[in-house]
Amino acid sequence: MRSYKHPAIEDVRPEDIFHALSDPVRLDIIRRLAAEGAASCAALDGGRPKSSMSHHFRVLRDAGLVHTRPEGVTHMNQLRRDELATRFPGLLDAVLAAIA
Amino acid sequence: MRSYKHPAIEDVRPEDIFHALSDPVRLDIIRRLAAEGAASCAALDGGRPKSSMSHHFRVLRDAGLVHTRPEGVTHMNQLRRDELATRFPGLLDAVLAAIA
DNA sequence: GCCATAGTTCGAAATATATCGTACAAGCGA
DNA sequence: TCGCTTGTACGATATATTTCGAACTATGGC
Repeated sequence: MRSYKHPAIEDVRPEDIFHALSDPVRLDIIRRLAAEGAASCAALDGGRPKSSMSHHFRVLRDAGLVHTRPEGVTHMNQLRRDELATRFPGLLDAVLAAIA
Repeated sequence: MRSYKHPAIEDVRPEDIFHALSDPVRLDIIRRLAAEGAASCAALDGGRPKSSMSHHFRVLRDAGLVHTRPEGVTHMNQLRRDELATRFPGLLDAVLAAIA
């Protein structure tokens, strides 16, 4: 569990981004990451089981939206804002505005 | 077939938009509608069966992305650009730039 | 080393989605 | 009205996705 696979930003495909954004649970995660900057998985479960959250974080990671790094015993997640802004200018900002 | 149900723009939900955008076939439709302004369903099938295309156009309509109106024997589709720009400022432009 | 904590992985069940063939409906022109 | 064209509606199948429990892994503190 040492390291996670994150796609290189240039390999991120728009359809994967949109798929990742098509679930209400994941939109909630995105919203809260945008508001709080960074958060552990456990901090964002809404009483949902760990395995469910793990699944959603993985979808977000694989899509290229979220970066996860181990920090002690927890895993900190944050949006890949700068990279995404370079790859898809304006997209993340418009998404965040849309789901605010 | 006289009239289609299009959601009122204020009822359009971001997650439905993103789901509609999560399929390569539909992204292709969006791309071509953006480039050509308006097009019939048949004009955009890539050799796919009519029933498949009909399904995808329905998803796009239900999501609020596309407006369809009967025009003689064909059905003209176009992006709901202005409405979407009001409801979700910057979103459609960023999406079109991302999938260009 | 042992235990607790934080997440991942696996497996299963329910639901949703994509795809396509066939049948149907609506408009247009002869 | 008949035939042609365009697209929808229905039904079936294959594949994905969501959800969750249970077992497992990694880290930190004692």
